[in-house]
Amino acid sequence: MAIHSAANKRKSSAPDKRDRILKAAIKVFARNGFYATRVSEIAKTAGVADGTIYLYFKNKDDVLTSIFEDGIQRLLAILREVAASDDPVEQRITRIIALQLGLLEDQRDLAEVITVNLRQSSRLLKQYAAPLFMEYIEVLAGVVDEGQKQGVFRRDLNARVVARALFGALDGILLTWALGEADPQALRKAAGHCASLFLEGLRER
Amino acid sequence: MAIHSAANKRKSSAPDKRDRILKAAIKVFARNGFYATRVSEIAKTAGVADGTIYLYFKNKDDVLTSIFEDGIQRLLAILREVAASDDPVEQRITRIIALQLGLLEDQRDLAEVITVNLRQSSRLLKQYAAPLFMEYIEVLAGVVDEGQKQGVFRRDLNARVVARALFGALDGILLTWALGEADPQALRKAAGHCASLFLEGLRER
Amino acid sequence: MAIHSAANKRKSSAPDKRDRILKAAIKVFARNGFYATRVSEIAKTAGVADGTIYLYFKNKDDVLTSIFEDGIQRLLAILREVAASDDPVEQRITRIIALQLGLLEDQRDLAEVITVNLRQSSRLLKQYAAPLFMEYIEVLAGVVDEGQKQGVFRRDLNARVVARALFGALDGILLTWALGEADPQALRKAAGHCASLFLEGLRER
Amino acid sequence: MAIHSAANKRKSSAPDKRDRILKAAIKVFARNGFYATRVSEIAKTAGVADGTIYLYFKNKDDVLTSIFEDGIQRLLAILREVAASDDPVEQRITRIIALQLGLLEDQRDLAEVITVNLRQSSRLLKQYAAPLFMEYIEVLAGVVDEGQKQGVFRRDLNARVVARALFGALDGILLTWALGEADPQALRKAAGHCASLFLEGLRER
DNA sequence: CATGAATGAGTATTCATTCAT
DNA sequence: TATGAATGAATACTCATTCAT
Repeated sequence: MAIHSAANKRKSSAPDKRDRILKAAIKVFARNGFYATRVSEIAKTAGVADGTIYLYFKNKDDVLTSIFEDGIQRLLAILREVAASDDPVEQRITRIIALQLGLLEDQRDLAEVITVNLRQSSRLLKQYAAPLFMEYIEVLAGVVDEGQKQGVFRRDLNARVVARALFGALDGILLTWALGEADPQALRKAAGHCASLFLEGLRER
Repeated sequence: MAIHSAANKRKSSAPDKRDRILKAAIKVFARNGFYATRVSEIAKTAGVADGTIYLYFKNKDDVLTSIFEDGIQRLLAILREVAASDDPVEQRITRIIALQLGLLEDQRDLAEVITVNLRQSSRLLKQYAAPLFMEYIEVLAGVVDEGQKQGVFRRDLNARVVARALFGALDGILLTWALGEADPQALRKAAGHCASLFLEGLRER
Repeated sequence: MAIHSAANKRKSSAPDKRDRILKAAIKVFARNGFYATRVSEIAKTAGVADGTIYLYFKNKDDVLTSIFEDGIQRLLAILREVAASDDPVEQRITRIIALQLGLLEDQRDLAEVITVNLRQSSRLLKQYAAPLFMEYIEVLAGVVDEGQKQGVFRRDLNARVVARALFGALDGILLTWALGEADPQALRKAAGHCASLFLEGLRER
Repeated sequence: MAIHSAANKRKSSAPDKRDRILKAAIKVFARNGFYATRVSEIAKTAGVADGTIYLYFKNKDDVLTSIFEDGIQRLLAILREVAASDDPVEQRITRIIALQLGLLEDQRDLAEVITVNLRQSSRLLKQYAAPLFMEYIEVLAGVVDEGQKQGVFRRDLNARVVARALFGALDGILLTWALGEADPQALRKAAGHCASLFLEGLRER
């Protein structure tokens, strides 16, 4: 009961309103960037009054922060789950690639947030995102490390460097994709090539 | 002598001042981000009056833009040279990687500005950086393509996708480096691992 | 009643505020001219915050423009009515003169803004005032033309030139009045003389 | 000698430079208005450096003031000459009309200044222009008055009101002309009609 | 006298945030 | 809770003016 009512505090009376605001913010942040986004735009997109936002968030920064806290933690959770699965490491890498590229259908928005908004606010980047980013790298490196220990992956490469490179490669592909064509098929194909490239590069022979 | 140095004072103070402004901007942009940086801060750091900045740059955007153009054009020029050399394609890839990471290894602030700040403004990113970025990708893809034609690299990977992945990987490595340790040694070692990873991934068997 | 007046407070305070801003603007524009007037001054005089002005007007130009449109549209409406009346043309001319001078006789500030401030910005003059001015001239010329067709006015004068001259004459009288004495009596007397001067000048003999 | 050298101070070493600046200022003020005109524009038009203007004038206001003092005094002198001539009053009126409309070939710039710039700066208007304007009216009224005394003009009209009306009429015609067609022939024809209108309106019968 | 690079005071406008309803 | 009108702090940029050469 106590737990339930605590959960309720956030979720019951205005649960969708807070969510609606966050969803709206993700959309407009992704489209225009954090600084170019007006609070009134978020409000309009969410279908609430400007002032309402301040009933659920301390200020504009807090909205972005909440996206990271709410969203990326969830993404990280999924990532951790994939990383810890029983699948062969190669398959895990492939699934992580799909995850980050937003190819896991219902996680598209989250993927967009992490790749697009990660670098939007220097202060937030250093304060909130950097640690989460590092954690992301760490999980990824863990998979690589495991592959190395299993003798599936080469041992002469630093797992963390590989993780950073993979993250960057995916980010770069997503960036070009967002700036240009934006054809889902192309992205899916690019994901395949990228996976093959990294897995071949990593393979122990 | 006196005349010469006197003449110089005028003629040379201009580019001098432009450089001072750019250096100051790199420093404060890296510290605070593009949006949180006040023009007056750049001016104060550069030791000039606010208005002086507008004698050398059209506006604040133009200052950020110029940092890229100055820096990336230089990178692009060397890249083109390396790409067009007679070296074996593998060696060219290795040199490009070393180049991109090495050029920035003693300029951490610049690296941060280039990897982080640019993405803070969607407009700048699309207007200025995208074309340069695409050009960079094109040159890189050319080398990959050549390797594929020579039968040295696998033919089942799209050269442009590989180029984007490589660029992104380097960018990602640079980002972590700029945000964290910033030890030149680490960067050089990472360059080696990254080269090996990609070359193995690319190798035709 | 209470509810009604409460409801009113919101609905009516908006135009109320807009009017307060316009009145304040007329006062400070007349005192200092358009360019020398700070937006913050208008705000202070109107008893609103600086930003509030931008809820009712696009920008400073728009404030000046609105003064004209509000004022001149009113003048134009009455002018059209008089011009279309059944009165003898001479009497219509006399009424128009009295009207134009009379409408402003208790609004010296407005007269000064209209006669002086408008010309301070070539752009505004050409963009907003010119069309209204031309329309005014056209209506006036229509009356003159009608008089000429009736054989009451000389046919050797161009009706549009006469209209411009009459408008200018009234403007000139108003300017002197606004800059100097500002005695309503004087204005009324001047109206009579002006009417007589033009009607005699126009009379067919 | 003393007188000569005093005259020299203004006229000898840089006489044309000061004049060139004034001429340039008249041109750009007439085109863009006082406030929209940049000092650097005047300098460029005059073919001198920005700083040079400050060797001849205290500041930007002083340039406008000098135009009034130098130019309008000259115009007033010509006006006084015409007004005091032996010609019949009707002819004097006709010549004055031509003068104000800038139809006396080499006085065109001066005419433009008085009609276009008169209302540009509220402060200058009240400080410098208003008295000169009143003097202008006074001279004009003097001619009318003389005509009344001679029995040529009606005595029932206030000479000053007539003068203001005439000045305004000419100003209005010039304004419409400047805003629209700007065909010299049209202006000349309008001048004729205006003269006829006022002279008939004034004629004693 | 002349130059024009450098200065820095001055201001319109925006937009996150508040609060009376 | 919800609203959205009102607020006013904050800042990029302009341009008249200066002064070292």
